Amino acid sequence: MEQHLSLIEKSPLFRGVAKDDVLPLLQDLKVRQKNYKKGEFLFYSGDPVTYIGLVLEGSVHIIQEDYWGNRNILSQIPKGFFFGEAFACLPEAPATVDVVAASDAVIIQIYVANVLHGGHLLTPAEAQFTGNLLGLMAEKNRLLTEKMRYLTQRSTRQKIMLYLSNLARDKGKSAFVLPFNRQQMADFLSVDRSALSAELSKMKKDGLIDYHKDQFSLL
Amino acid sequence: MEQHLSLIEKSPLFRGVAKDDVLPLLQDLKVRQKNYKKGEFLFYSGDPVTYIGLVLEGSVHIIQEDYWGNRNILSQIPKGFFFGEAFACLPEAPATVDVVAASDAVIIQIYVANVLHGGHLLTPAEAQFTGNLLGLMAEKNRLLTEKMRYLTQRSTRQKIMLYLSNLARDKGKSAFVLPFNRQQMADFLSVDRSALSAELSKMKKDGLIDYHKDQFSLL
DNA sequence: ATATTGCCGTTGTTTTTCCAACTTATTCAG
DNA sequence: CTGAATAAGTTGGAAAAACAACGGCAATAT
Repeated sequence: MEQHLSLIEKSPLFRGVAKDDVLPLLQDLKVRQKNYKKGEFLFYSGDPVTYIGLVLEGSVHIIQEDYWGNRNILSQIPKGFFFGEAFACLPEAPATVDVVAASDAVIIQIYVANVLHGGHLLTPAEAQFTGNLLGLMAEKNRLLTEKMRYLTQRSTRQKIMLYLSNLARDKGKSAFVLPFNRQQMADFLSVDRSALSAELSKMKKDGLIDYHKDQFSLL
Repeated sequence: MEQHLSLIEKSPLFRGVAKDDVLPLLQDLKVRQKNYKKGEFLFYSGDPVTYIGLVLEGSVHIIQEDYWGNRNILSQIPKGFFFGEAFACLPEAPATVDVVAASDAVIIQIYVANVLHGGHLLTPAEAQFTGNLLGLMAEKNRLLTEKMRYLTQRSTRQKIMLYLSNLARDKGKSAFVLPFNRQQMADFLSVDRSALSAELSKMKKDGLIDYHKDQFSLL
């Protein structure tokens, strides 16, 4: 694990933890290193998962398979990123996805039970860690909620309007740069690219927006 | 506040906090009570919000307005429930919604900064509270992620298949009771009710599923 | 300068979904 | 039991979105 310590320290999970506190904290969190061969499963849907997985080498795939066997890659977790935090914080709830090594991979398992359900004092380092975790989950929550609002809009136009509205709100002005190309934006809003292009054109013609390439403004 | 103490204690935020620890914890969290008249705004999109709001009387609406002024009620928070937790855990990120009193309302503001960014020890009560918060956010996260998967499916049939798959997985068997009526299920999956009925029929005819009323089974 | 490539807009066609209206089934009250 | 009310299934036409194919444009390579 020692050769990966700098990567661990750089993870947002451990942000703000004093250098000297990191190793004791890792012990406290019962951190264990695991090595996996490409294609090996880290856990399956239905397993109780009580740790956060942090990828140190390689990458893993989060996978879901439906009742009829259709398999779906939900996300790829690269080196430096983590997964399973929602399951780890809900020990009574089993995993709802499979996780498989997309390449030979090294991860650490971070057991959070101690800092969550202890009923005892938390050291400053533990408090910092839980605070970090809370912030990360809050941020994920915010992103999910926002995206959900786009997806539940009934028409493509409404999805676009809400999305552009929020971009303008975030930037604080009605003119801004789109952070996606068209294909990425279409994927994000879960619509067809050409349909997106067409709808943007219509909205321009209708006087709702103006744009040129990735320069947008709301009217 | 005293007359509402039993409601506060019953909130999942304070689950597991020893009775004697509640009042000191509330002080610690700088809890303040506020009264609002119907229609009054608790905060606006763009405001920095550093507290969790817990509704003690009445109810509040979470509202979003887009750039062109279209207003949208995202959710209603009734007595006993809370809101704003994601903003409170991300002090640098301003609110992205408005909150307005749907009726005359009483709420308390729970300031979490102390237990999040202190860099100091946490008492058992504080630790319990942050643990609760983490669990609640994890659960919300899980639900959002799962729903998102349904919504990003391209066809109605795929939405249904994934949703039913997950129900069967949760129950542990291929036969189960649907927790929604058709209209609710359609709303949840963001599709038209009659289209949902029609697609269910087709799926039955195609031998994928069988059902009668809310009794479903996967084949 | 020319070819290649990737991104974006446009258009016509096909497919899917929505929508409205109606039928059938079920529940519940009197 | 009867009738009203609610929920679910069915159908046909309208609207929207997806899909496929193509052309323009700009950046980059040859």
